[in-house]
Amino acid sequence: MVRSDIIRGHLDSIILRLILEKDRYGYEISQEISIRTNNRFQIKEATLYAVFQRLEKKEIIEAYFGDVSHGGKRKYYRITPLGKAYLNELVKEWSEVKEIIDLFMEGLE
Amino acid sequence: MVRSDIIRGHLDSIILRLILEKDRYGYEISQEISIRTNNRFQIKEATLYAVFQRLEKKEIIEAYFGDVSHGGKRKYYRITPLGKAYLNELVKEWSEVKEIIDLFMEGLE
DNA sequence: AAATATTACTCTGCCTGTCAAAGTAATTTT
DNA sequence: AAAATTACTTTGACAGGCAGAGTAATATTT
Repeated sequence: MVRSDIIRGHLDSIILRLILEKDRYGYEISQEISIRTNNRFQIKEATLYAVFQRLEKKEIIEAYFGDVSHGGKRKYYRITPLGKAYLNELVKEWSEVKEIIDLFMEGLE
Repeated sequence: MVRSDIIRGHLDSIILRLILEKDRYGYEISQEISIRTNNRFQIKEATLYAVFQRLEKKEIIEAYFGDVSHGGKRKYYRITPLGKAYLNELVKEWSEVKEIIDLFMEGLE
């Protein structure tokens, strides 16, 4: 299991990528992350909902209520055009970050 | 210039790698990072010295005073055996983090 | 039918890493 | 002598992430 403070700062990317594929609700995203990473990373509930709040305030995502099924009412999120642009920036940034960190990791692996 | 909150959590690795090569003092490390990254990343002074304090307390690095030259007295740091083991862990962790983030970046670049 | 588990979201208060700003001090350059 | 550069330290603040506790509805088990 990867420490979460090392993933810190990349949660926006991960979450945005998932809701870019299709609108999703919180619990679903949390499950999806666990599945895709094979449980190597799990987002904490409190963190996930904090990210939603932050991104919604910045108009990067929008929320709407979906059907109530299998428990509590689901709050779905969709990515806005602004959000798509933002995600694009994050993707570029990630490849630059990889380059930079790799610079210092070279010869150690 | 890469945002520093995206490098966050990797400063230990970067700094340890540099003092693994040879004992270094703070200002030198700061310069070296700028040079190697071609100014794509610069560590802030306050941050650098905070990292030193943290790593020294954990006995990952040790300090000693060197000659006074070109200004203030230099405080050199060396990596301890514990530090080498720690750095090793960080290197492994980095390749796992890359895999995980890349999982979510796939198809977007 | 009652108890338990699962699904699903929210809120509060805390911790940690990073940083701006200001300060100290010695040496080098102008 | 003044200014720039080298070099380190401290303080206080901020933001992201998280543990823990709570609310509420549906599904499953007993």
